[in-house]
Amino acid sequence: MYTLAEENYLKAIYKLSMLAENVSTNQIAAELATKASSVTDMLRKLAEKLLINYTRYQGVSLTQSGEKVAINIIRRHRLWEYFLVEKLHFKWDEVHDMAEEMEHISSTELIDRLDEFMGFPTRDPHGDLIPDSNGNFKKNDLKPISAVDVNTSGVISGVRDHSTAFLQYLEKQCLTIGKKITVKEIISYDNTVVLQMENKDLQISREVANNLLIAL
Amino acid sequence: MYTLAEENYLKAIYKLSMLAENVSTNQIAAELATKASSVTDMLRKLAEKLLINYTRYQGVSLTQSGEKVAINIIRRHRLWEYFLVEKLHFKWDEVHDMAEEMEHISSTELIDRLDEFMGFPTRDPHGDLIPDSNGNFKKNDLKPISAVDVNTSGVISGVRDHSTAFLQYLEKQCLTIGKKITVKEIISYDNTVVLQMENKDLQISREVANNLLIAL
DNA sequence: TTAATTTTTTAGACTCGTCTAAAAATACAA
DNA sequence: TTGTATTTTTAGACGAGTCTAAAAAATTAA
Repeated sequence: MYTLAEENYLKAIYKLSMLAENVSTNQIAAELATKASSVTDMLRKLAEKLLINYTRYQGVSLTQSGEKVAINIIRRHRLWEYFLVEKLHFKWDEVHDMAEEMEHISSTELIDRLDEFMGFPTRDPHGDLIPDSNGNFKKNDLKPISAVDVNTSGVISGVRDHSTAFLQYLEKQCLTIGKKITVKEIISYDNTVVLQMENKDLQISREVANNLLIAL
Repeated sequence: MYTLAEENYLKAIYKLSMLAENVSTNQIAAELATKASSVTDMLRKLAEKLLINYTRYQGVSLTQSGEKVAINIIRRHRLWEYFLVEKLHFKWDEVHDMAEEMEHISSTELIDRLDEFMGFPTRDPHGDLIPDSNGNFKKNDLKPISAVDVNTSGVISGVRDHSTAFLQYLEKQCLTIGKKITVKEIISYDNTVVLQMENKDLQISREVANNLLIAL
């Protein structure tokens, strides 16, 4: 249906759309580790196929059909991640690259049966919501730790940075999905956050607090 | 590691090597539904990478490293077919195209874990042997029904034609893997083969007999 | 053994997705 | 508001993989 490159562009645009309505050429180039000129070429093609709204120099947004395709790719990615962790026992920091390949397997029937086989999971191993077969998924109500008040408690439920380095750091600190934490203090000097977890105190940097999401 | 096209060429050459030592440009073109000129171009590239033995106008054979790659692709293909049928409950005539895509997922670790998850199966849903993680697989001792004598009995164990049409025909006739049959007669006029299966007689054409394999 | 046929290779061109370098548009700052 | 910096687009090229048309080699037949 769509080429590998097209799917990757749509996914990138979708992801960047979370942060701002309109996505710029340079943002996409950075996300996909390519050059702005390559992005411009592809945007022209995607616009021609009515997958994005694009006017020169004005940035892009997904059309409804473009969003549908993007959500579908995300569904595939997250279901495969769930499979890799739950059935093949990979660790959560090992599965991203594999799922990145697997998400391009095209059969819808395959994905729906995989979904059923695993019992229709609602979140992937990183806490991200898995869209259902109609592309619906509830709004994610998770907040970065850096955005909650002192003395707030919550359950670690997701990450914003999916890099292996970050995930391995979390693993090492036992900051994994499902753990209950309380924000004890925010040190004003450098915004270090002091957490309480299982009666132990733990300090995390502002950056980590920004990328670690909790459900209240 | 290797491109999609390279992998498909190696797989095709491997398959054709079953029938004759040296594989011709035209045979490969037919197998991959492409043109002889495209094949020549690719053969040059594969030879440069030492994956095939190739001299102009003389046909090709796989080198040891080419064969290793090909067997690996086949291992991946057959394991995914097994997964699709055994875990996701697809029918044996539905899985080929999906597995054709999935076989290009590159992680070796993934395939080995999939293998383990399914309990190290030795044959795929069409009766074909699945190579182990070292690329070893026992010689297939199956014979086409057309090659056995009258009054021979055996168990249907594989096919040479993997097309949906052929598999659906077999399904309809109940000629599926595991069924015990006896060759009762070969009608000399057109080489129609008369089989006995579960006390019923059944006639199959020469062509079907050629493509249906039994273990004696 | 020469001629006809088939197979294979070469030559040149096309699409996809990418790149570099340069030009054009936009945004920002004095 | 005018000039500078940044962002984005254009122009032209390249590699991968494919194609058609034509040439070269190999095979088959007379």
